[in-house]
Amino acid sequence: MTPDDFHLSSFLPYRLAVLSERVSRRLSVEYGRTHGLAVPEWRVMVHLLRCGAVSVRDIHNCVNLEKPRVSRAVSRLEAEGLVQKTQGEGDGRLVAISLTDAGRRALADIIPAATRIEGHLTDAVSPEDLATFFRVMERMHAVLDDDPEAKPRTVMDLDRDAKIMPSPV
Amino acid sequence: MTPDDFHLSSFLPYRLAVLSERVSRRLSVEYGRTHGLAVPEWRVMVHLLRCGAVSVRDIHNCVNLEKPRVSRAVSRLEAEGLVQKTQGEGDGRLVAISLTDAGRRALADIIPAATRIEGHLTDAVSPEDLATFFRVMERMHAVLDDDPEAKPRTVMDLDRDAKIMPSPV
DNA sequence: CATTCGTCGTTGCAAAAGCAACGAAAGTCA
DNA sequence: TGACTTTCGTTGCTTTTGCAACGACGAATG
Repeated sequence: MTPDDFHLSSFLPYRLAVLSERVSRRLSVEYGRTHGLAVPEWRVMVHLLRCGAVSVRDIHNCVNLEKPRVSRAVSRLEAEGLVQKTQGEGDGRLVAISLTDAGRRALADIIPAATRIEGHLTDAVSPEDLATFFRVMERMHAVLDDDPEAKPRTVMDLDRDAKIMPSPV
Repeated sequence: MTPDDFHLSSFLPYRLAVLSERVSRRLSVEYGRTHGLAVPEWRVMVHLLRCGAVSVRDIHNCVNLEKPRVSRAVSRLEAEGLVQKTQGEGDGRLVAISLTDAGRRALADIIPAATRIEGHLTDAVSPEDLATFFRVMERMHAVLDDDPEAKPRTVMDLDRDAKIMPSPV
């Protein structure tokens, strides 16, 4: 391999990063402008919608956010009244985090917009191509799963329909 | 659309972000451990290898890094002797940034490793599927190109073989 | 020429990321 | 029960981002 004809713009990791960042940014324009959310908050809220009252650790295990990031995102969301924290019943360490009604209303507003943006992207390709696209992504994940140097995947990303480990909160 | 069955792990922007971050991280383990580089430094160096002596603005226009980020990355690289800054001849504002021999040696070391990692990922799928994969990415970019709310693409990403505007340095 | 405007690279600063470490609360095992 | 280990959530702290503004230089205009 001649290093001289190495093109950054043909390099898979770079291309993934560029597209991903562009998409994420476009999306956060949406929920940032309307509700002042950033990516971590968005992920937390969406996860809560699906999973009800869960702990920080659950969120961390599911949505690819470091624990401190979850903790701080929850604090911000709590300050804005979109989320509430309750002391867990059984285990005194656990915290039960759940959406407030305001949080649910915000999501009811954001999710359709997010879905619409996603739709713009996916509608531009045929269903077969899109299926191939996701299959390729999955294959790449599988390669990384076998690579000891790569960070492991979260449970949620591994098994898309994984029921949340009901951390007995 | 019922917001209740909105799955984060099936949401395209999320999936892109997760895969991209995982790949990037795996890669930066490589050049981080061996040469103490981070993503911005890596992008700058690779670009220099291709384009010789260029300005900060050129790099910024090509490799998807904000101008201040390029500036600081160059400073770090200069401090480590991998890159050198020369005052531009004609225009007193421009700075000519180019690789040093040490920089070239470092790249000669890193690029094969990077290519190998990329190979692990791409070898896991058939050439046809990979072609489809990239075609889909390109289609999504095209959608964003038509979206006034999305950030425009860099010249380099638009035209993969664009000659660098020879900012007369 | 003088003035205005646009561009280049850098810097400042507020916010966020990443990582380690902490106190508190369970769990474990003698 | 008491000492030890593990887990939970949070906090501190350093580095990095992101955005706006700045000074320096050139180009355009009168």
